[in-house]
Amino acid sequence: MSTAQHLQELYDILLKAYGPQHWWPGDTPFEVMVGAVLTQNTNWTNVEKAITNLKEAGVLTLEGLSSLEPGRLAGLIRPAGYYNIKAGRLGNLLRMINEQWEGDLDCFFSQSTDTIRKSLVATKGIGPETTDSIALYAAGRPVFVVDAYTFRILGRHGLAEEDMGYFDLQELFMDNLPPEAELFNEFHALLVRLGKLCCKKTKPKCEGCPAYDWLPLVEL
DNA sequence: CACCAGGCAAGTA
DNA sequence: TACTTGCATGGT
Repeated sequence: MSTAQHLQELYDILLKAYGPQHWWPGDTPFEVMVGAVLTQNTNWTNVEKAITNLKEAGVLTLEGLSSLEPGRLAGLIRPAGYYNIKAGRLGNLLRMINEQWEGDLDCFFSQSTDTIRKSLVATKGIGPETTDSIALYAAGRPVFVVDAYTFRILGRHGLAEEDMGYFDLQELFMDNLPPEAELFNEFHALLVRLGKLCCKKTKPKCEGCPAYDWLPLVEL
């Protein structure tokens, strides 16, 4: 079986098992973008608390966050962890949009996919995954997002080599799937769902895992 | 108590 | 270039 067939089969199994995930959890593109930074190496439930704080303070807008004192922003996002680091990273991101795109998020997101990704990844604190999460889930571009779950799941099923980097794994998906934002959106969300339920770091398999009988697990 | 979670950058050799 | 470490809260 080809890699393309394997990926399509995995997608079909996960979609059938879990159904559409309706990602990204967030009301606006701006909220999605902020969430992408806050969720770096952090449980989403903690991010939700931080987002709630920002909403209740009435500052979850480009102008609102941009005019906050850095210390106040850090305090509001405290539940998301790494709050000092993330306050700085959000500040860098907002400054990039304000300075390069005149504070017009719609304008920024209407640029070419390449321009969007290059501007994001050039911002200190915005790496490959955060960049692609924003490109896909906030700007709606057909970019496949790779995360820790993606590495773990594909590695354990023998579809990814040990020494593959972020872009190697991203190419594996993008070279073998039709370049559709809706497909990439759903596939990544389903991989995260699978990862949370059945592919934990310390627990490679679990009862009822929909992918367990699909391809053999390697090295456990 | 230990370990983990939808990363990233800076430091070290 | 290739590891290692710091950043931090909240849930299991």
